[in-house]
Amino acid sequence: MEGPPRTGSAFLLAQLGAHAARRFTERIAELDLKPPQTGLLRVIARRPGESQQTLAAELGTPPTRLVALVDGLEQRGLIERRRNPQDRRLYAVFLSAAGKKLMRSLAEVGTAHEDDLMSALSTEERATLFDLLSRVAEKQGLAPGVHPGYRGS
Amino acid sequence: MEGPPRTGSAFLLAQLGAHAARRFTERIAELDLKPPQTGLLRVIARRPGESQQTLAAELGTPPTRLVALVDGLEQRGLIERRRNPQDRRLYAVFLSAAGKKLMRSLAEVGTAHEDDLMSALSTEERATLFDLLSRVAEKQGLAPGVHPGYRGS
DNA sequence: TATTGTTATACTCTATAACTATA
DNA sequence: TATAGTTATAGAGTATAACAATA
Repeated sequence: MEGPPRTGSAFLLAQLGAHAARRFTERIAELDLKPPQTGLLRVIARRPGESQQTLAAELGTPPTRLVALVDGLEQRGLIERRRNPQDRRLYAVFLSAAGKKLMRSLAEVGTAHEDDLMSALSTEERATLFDLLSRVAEKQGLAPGVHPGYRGS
Repeated sequence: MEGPPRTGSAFLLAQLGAHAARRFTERIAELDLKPPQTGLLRVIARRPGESQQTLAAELGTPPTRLVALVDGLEQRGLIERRRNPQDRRLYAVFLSAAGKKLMRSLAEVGTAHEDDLMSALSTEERATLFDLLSRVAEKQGLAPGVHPGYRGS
């Protein structure tokens, strides 16, 4: 009785998930991005022209948070705010050309991250792991591509 | 080209890890515990009588953080500080009887948590997943039982 | 002097509430 | 009045630096 093993899959998942998120945070720091910024860029890339309210709902974050987030990315010229002519209260948010270029760098970072993280496994084993994780995620009701917890890494 | 799928295993791991940590946080709230407290209790259970400096190093957290953490658990009667007679600068930290009892409740919570999280998989699939995750964790240099990120859930 | 534990401080991140401008 | 966006404020969590007691 020298302390429980305490390494179920649930614990391993939390441990590996935190590790993966931390490594990814380090990698995107080279692009001068933080996880919430990355998450916002991804949502804008997927649904260009949405209002900030819609983006906030999509990210599961309070609308007030988006203001500073959008401000920062806009000042760096990565995204653009355009007024909606039909309803001038709304902004429509788009990626700029520089933003689209950054998204390509981000995709490369993601690939390198995936390869490094899965380096312990063969191609076949990676497919098995992906299948098992997908089923667990679906059963837990997790929406594909959304990240509750660290919003946006 | 309507947005990348963006669901590699690395992303799934981060997503599921955050989910697992969040669910576990909810469960231990019923025991009036927060993740860092749980992590500290686990370390003390595994290595009773260590100094706060040693516990801090074990958790990978600054020693200053432990003070308030130990204070809170001591005031609830879950752990005990005893001066080390050989070196009166040091405290030796132990679980109280109430603390040991709480650890048993915590073990039950952990089992329920594991069962719920793995409910999508058969017994055999759970073993496969555990094996794959263990190998990924080992290759990534993660110490068994330690939790970088959320320290102590 | 070096080390353990402590206190005080500041910084980051995030959420809540109040304000403006448009509708 | 209702809604989009904004600003201001406050709270939690955490890290850094200075301090007292003991060695």
